[in-house]
Amino acid sequence: MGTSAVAVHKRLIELRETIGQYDFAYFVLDDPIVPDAEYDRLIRQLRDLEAGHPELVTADSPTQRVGSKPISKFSEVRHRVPMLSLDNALNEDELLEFDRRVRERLKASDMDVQEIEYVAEPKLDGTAVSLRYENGQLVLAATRGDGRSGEDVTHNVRTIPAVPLRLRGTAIPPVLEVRGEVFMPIAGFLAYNQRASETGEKPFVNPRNAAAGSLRQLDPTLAAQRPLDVFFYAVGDHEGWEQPRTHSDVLERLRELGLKTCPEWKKVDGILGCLAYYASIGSKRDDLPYEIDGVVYKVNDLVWQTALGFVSRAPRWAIAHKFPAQEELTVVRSIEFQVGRTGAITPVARLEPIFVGGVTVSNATLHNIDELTRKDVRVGDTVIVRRAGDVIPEVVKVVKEWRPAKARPVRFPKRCPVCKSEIVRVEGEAVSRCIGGLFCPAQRKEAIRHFSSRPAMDIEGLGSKLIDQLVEQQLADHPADLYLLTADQLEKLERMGSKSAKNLLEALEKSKATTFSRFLYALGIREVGEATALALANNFATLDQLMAATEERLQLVPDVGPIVASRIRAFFRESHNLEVIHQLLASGIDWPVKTLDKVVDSPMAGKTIVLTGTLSSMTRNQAKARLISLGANVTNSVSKTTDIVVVGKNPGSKSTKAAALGVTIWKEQDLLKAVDS
DNA sequence: CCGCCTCGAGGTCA
DNA sequence: CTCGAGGCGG
Repeated sequence: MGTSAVAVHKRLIELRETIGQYDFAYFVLDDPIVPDAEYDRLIRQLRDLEAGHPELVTADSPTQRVGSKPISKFSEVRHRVPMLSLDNALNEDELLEFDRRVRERLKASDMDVQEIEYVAEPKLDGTAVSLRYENGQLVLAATRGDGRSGEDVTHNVRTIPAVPLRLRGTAIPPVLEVRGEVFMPIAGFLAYNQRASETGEKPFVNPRNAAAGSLRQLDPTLAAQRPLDVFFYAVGDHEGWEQPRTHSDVLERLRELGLKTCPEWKKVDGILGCLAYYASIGSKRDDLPYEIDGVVYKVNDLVWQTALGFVSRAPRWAIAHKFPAQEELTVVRSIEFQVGRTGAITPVARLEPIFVGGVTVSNATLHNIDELTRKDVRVGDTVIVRRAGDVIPEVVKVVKEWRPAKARPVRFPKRCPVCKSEIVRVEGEAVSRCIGGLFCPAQRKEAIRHFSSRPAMDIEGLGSKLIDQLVEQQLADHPADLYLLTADQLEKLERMGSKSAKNLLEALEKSKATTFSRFLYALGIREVGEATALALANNFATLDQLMAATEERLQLVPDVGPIVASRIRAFFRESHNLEVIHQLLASGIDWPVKTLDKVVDSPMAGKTIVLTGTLSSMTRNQAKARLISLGANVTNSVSKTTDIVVVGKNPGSKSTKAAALGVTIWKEQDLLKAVDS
């Protein structure tokens, strides 16, 4: 070997650089600059050279896409910036409503708005990922998960040819997290299935699940054989990234960095522009090389996006406009009645399995009696089925002409199919409920299922079948009993060996460290979902305070009205619930008292504040509750002891008085800044 | 609700 | 090795 190490190193860098250029042209620009044979030749050269100099192999070399060995398990990744979901518009009216809300909100925050510029892009039917680049190197790839944390799938994402292992260009930010959609192009999907059928392997049912499944492989060599592709569409966490002014600029910047974006995205003007785009994408949907299930519109101006903000987990500045769901015909085999956590009785149609919207559907909910009566679904009926709102199968209507002569209307049960308690329907409500409460095993099961579910206490390894056994054998009557289970008890159950039992006990132990809002949600208080639980947790420092709160105090919390407030009071009045809570806390369930810390830390603590005028992002009462929870005193009249006066729109005389007394005056924005920190 | 992946249970066989 | 439960994601 006459070549010096320096020369080899230089050649390696050259090769990687050239291959990088070719990759960029091929994947991102979709405009190859060399024939495949030439590309392969360079890759072979690089491989040979690296083989002779293993010490010069770097992780971002194009030869290093497939890491050496399978990982042993997926680890959890916390998203520094949460991955949001989008609200859906299922028809034109909902879209118009979205546009109207956007414009009104912007006007309310004093923005000069006529017509909104949106960016429209197809909504890919794949699986969302977040990729983290540090100093231009791909260091982490994660699934969306629940939006707050997902799974580390770096080893698989690295194998996707269109994913750059290193960003290109000179202006590379030290930290850049990008969000995108991994999908399997239709051609790749068909080719893969063709080969699978030849080799006797199992074909994929649809491209979306194929893509999602590929990312969940432990062994990256398997993922590498799956024809995956990716489009990027947003930035998450970042350092040293100069945020552009618009979303379209973001997309262009991503592309310059070597991150592939969907070629179909387009700036459009106002709602008419959105609708025109929708129609045009719709007409070429079947010719696109990948599956899409709708169109996404985003307010292009990033300042406006910030002004619009978020509601719960979805941005107010974007919406997904879905294509109408595909529909198919099938036959109703039977109609059953299920009992939910609150005793709600839900009729479910068991169907002759039918392939619709990419999956085989064999069940469809009929929601409640009214729905069942209105649609008049009978056993033996031929029905139109579709998958509504993404996933849930739905009976659209009955084909009455094809009804068998013997078909009779379904009789709604008078007694609970599980515990035989009476079924009652509260005046004015759509649902009928089994009044058995926790006497009803179905409701006990559901309470435990809800308690251990992912967004609640997130107890891994506690599935439905296991909960059924625990309740039926009276090993657990309510959630608190879970923490008393022993390995001996568990191992006697079906499909529970010592390994599973140990895993479950560990998961239970792990779940004890939780958050206030998860715990509240897990309790299963009627009308208290994730969002309300979070709002409550943010507005009460401790569980004791919440349990002692009057309905009036509860209603100061955003999104809590008289009904929710009374449900919460009723829950905490029930002695049985108090016992369960007591037992749960005694078993060691705990959460960080972050609100208390905040009270101490908050710049609001101890300040006397007066609110005047109309606020746009919340009501005055909500602002008041928030401030109180941060330790401030909120009073009604301005005096010289007042620290801050927050002035909304159309303020009263308090504003002038404050100015006269020289009291600090804040606009709504100042308030938001102070309470958000 | 369904498809895909992984893992453990429990059987079979060496 | 096969079966099925459970986790995950849309």
